Amino acid sequence: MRRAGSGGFDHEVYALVRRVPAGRVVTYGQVAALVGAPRAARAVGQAMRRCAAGVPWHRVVNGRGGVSRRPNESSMLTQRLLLTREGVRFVRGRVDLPRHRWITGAARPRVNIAALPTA
DNA sequence: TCCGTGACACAAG
DNA sequence: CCTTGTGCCACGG
Repeated sequence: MRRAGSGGFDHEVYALVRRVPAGRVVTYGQVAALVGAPRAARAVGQAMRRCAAGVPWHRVVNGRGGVSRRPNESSMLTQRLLLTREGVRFVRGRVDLPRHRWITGAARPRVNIAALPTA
């Protein structure tokens, strides 16, 4: 037991993801960087796979704003649904990251909607 | 303790 | 734009 903090990493990941508000998303790499391991994006995915209770895993997407492939395709659709339900806008099957990406401590970096093109 | 796993990211074709 | 290959890391058995 007690390997370098047995699950310490995962725990930090869960704590962080729990802080992501509805309507916002973060990327695996972003989470990894925030917990102090910019190269451990994959480990973050592993932690999400464990799907700890109380963790809004659906707010974590890949660097392209897309829902990563996983064992259960159903869950993939669920993530899509949950996000849409929270008001997350999808563009061509991908989350509009510039618009929904959550920035730690940032008030709201969202762009000016009125300036966006009609379609 | 060592090895395989995997819900990623990035570079190159 | 898309697809394929390589690198990286922490966890579980």
